[in-house]
Amino acid sequence: MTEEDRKIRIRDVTDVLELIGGRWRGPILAYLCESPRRFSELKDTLEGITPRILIKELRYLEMNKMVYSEKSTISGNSVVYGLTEHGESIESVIVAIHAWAKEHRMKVFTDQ
Amino acid sequence: MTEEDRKIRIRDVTDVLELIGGRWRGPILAYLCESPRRFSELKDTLEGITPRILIKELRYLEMNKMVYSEKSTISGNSVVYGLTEHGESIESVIVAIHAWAKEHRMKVFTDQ
DNA sequence: CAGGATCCATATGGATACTG
DNA sequence: CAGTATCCATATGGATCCTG
Repeated sequence: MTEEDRKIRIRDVTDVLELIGGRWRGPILAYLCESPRRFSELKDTLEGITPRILIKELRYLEMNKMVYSEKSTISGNSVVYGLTEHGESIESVIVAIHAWAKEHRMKVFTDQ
Repeated sequence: MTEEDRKIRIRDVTDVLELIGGRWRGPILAYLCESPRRFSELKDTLEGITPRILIKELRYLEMNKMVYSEKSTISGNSVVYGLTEHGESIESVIVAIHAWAKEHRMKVFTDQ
């Protein structure tokens, strides 16, 4: 691997982790992998998140084309958030994270 | 999926992203996937990192059993950092990140 | 229900200089 | 070369209350 390749790879990791990292972005994406959800569902399932943070992160993810939002056609003033086609592709990373966690969480997170 | 399963999955994502997230932990692990490196190699390749941050993150990763350190047997006072067996397993996640980045970085990171 | 407004604590990380 | 020591800016995120 050339020095140049190495830097690109490191840059990639930096960028992706910026996109899905932080306290809530990964969890939001992981939850939305299952199906689109309303604001309040997100708020209730992502235990501990406040509306301010939630809307901020959703907007960030929208800006980065990972998430879309639309007013629910069913209920009056509810809004539904879901993964864009683009956002769905991140599931490959989420799956890898789940797999790793399942295999290793005991070893790392418990015996400290 | 039960509500309980969902929360476990979300928790997993939270935990793993805490472990490999942040500004430098992912990049450090990605770089060490290739081979063990000396402190100064890490410092030079991870452009922009300062020694204080580097040692702090290395210690964090050591505490979490992802990284080991040992005094180089070759050169006098150099120290070598590498992935533990455990740390190596995270390569599966790094690989997924690389793959995703290669496929999607243009779409997400450029047209903003 | 969806989201905005304010206020605030602290963690994160950067700059710089120094030491064994 | 491998770290330490200080100092400091700001981003991050939490708490609480409010509104269309």
